Amino acid sequence: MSTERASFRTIRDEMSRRIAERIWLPGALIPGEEALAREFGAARATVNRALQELARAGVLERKRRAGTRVALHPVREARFIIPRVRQEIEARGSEYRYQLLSCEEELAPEVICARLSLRTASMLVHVRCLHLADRVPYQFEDRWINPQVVPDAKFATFRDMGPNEWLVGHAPFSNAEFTFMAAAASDEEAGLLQIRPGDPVFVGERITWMRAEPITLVHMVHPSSHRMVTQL
Amino acid sequence: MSTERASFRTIRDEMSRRIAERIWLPGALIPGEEALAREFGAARATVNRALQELARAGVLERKRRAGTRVALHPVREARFIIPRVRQEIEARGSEYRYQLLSCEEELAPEVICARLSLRTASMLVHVRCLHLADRVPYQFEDRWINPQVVPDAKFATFRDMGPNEWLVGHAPFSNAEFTFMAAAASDEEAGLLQIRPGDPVFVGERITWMRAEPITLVHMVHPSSHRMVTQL
DNA sequence: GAGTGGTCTAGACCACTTA
DNA sequence: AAGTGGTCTAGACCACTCT
Repeated sequence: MSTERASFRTIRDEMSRRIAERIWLPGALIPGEEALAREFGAARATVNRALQELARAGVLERKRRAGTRVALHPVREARFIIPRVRQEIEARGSEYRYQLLSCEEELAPEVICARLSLRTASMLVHVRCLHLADRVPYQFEDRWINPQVVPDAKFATFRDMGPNEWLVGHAPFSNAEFTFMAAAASDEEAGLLQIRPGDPVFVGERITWMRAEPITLVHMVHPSSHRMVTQL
Repeated sequence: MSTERASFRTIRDEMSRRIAERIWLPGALIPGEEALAREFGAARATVNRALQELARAGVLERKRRAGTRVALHPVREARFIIPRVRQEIEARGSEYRYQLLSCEEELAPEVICARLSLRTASMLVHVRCLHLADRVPYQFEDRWINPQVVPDAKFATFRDMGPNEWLVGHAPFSNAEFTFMAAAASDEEAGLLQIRPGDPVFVGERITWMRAEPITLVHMVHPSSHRMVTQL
């Protein structure tokens, strides 16, 4: 008889507490849905929702017939918002500025084609640009776009709008791969970001696909003052 | 009359298709749950589940009374596995080695207390250690643990097991904040990682809590060869 | 074969927000 | 005030997997 009304939230939190306080030990089998429903005075569907949330969070492992166990080695995941440079800057309350450096159709270097899993050397649209926050260089973007998948890219000028924003409206993606790393600034990067060559830079790389077709590869370089923060 | 049985999956996918193919345009109001339930020949709860999944994925925005709209600027998220250094190394097929550098109970500097939102200067357990992959330095870890929340930490030696692995079994967390950045290696970091001072390093920082209680702050430094990769 | 979780239904009430 | 989504219930059947 609890004072709180039975809801999937209170049930979820109570079960979470039992796991945290080791009332339910790692690896242990916990009661079935029906038993829990009786205990909490709720419908099985409500308990099920609570259990599914905890399973999605990685703290429970559920198998039909075998029951539900407290995860032994919880594989915990965290999420981050896929960065959209303009929004990132405006969310800080800074003024966003964009500057196109170059935009050409080129035969892409082998390294680039390989990263995009293009078998043959291909003509790709190569865009280089700079994003500024309050007139201070924030990110240098070096991007290759596959016109096989995004034919419009050949005709876009990218003078007033960054390729990131442009692509959002012209080529949704179904898959993406992200890489983050630290590197030393090249001479060109240093000049553009107003730092010294060899200074550490934070680099993000993103490849996106629609189904199996590679859309774009982008290399994003930030000065070392940059922080990528995420929760939970 | 569809050949497929109505399930939240098929309903979700069909709605997803309508959004991708711009049958439902960005910003547009889509039919209410009841109308959709009639259309798909399903119960409202089933349609609700499909809609909630799409809302969680960021492609729909739902408001009571106002209805459900296709997101204008979908906030897309990606996930990454919360790194566990031993598993990271072993997953590459490398031999994991661990080396304790120091482990003391200390009055923590103000900066550290502030990051952990501890009002008063506190005695914390300070652990410094090195993780190696195939005998090559992989990560330097500098960690502060709050013994108020994890009393056992005072008695752990961390000689044979890294604090990361130890904490997994002794202090689960409910919340975490991650920060990633690039920095220049300090003299100490350079010595430990066998690189030169000033070389770029990839730094991850993680703070974890149980409820509102801060558990630990860890600073993880990798040589610039490190890559953090994630999908979708 | 049997037991567990996965999902669906039909109906109900509630909470929030906007008109 | 009213309409929309949010959640809960009770019951049912199904799918998977272990024995």
